[in-house]
Amino acid sequence: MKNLEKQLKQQIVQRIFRNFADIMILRLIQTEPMWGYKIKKEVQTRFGVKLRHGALYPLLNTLEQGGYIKSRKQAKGGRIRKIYQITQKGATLLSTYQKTIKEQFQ
Amino acid sequence: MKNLEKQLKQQIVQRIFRNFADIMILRLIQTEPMWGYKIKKEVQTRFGVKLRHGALYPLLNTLEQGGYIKSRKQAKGGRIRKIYQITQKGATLLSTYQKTIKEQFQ
DNA sequence: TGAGATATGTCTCGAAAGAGACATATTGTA
DNA sequence: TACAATATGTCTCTTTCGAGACATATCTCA
Repeated sequence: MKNLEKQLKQQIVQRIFRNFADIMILRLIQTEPMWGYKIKKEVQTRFGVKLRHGALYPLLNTLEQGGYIKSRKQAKGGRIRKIYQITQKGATLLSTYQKTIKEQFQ
Repeated sequence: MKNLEKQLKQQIVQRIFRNFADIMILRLIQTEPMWGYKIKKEVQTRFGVKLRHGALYPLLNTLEQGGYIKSRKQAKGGRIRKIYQITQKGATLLSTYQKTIKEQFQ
């Protein structure tokens, strides 16, 4: 694959995260429960996209209030992690998004 | 398909158009060259999404300036239509988007 | 002839989003 | 012990985006 195409793909992935961060997070969490900081790091290494934590944490709280994810607190030493996992409602939403987006972009 | 799911799908399509209007327009134009007003009407009937002409025309001009589409003027009576068709550059962009989005949402 | 549809464009105002600082506490490591 | 990393959260300022008005001209049909 050409270098230019790689760059373009990177830009597209970035745009997807900017506009569908909630859905991309649901997708990440579905494969494995995670806490905010881990999500930030994973997205950076896997997708090359930098999520601002100032945007991420409020988004996670919104998703939880909406019932799409739920958290349990895990004390790792003296630090507290809020580990999020996807709910049935979240999984349904994600699946509908995946179906619809594939339909629209085929 | 349940009514609720239909509603949700409609919301998703709306969100796609809000965030990827340029790409959806490229996709429309690729199947058939069109002018702005036709695009607006087609999107309304085919997708149930209302595009504001106050957003659409500037977007079409931006896409043309970027070299993704090109226009020819057609006089229909005394009215002038700017008929847009996709360029090679536009088709390449569209195809990369389709590939990348399918990858990300599978 | 007047109203609604066709056709393209700009402009303004308020809302939402983005960048990045401010804030705090712990843990690991050099 | 000091600095970087881990961990979560809020807040402000700027920029961007969206809704809808303003603007103009033609065409069609009742």
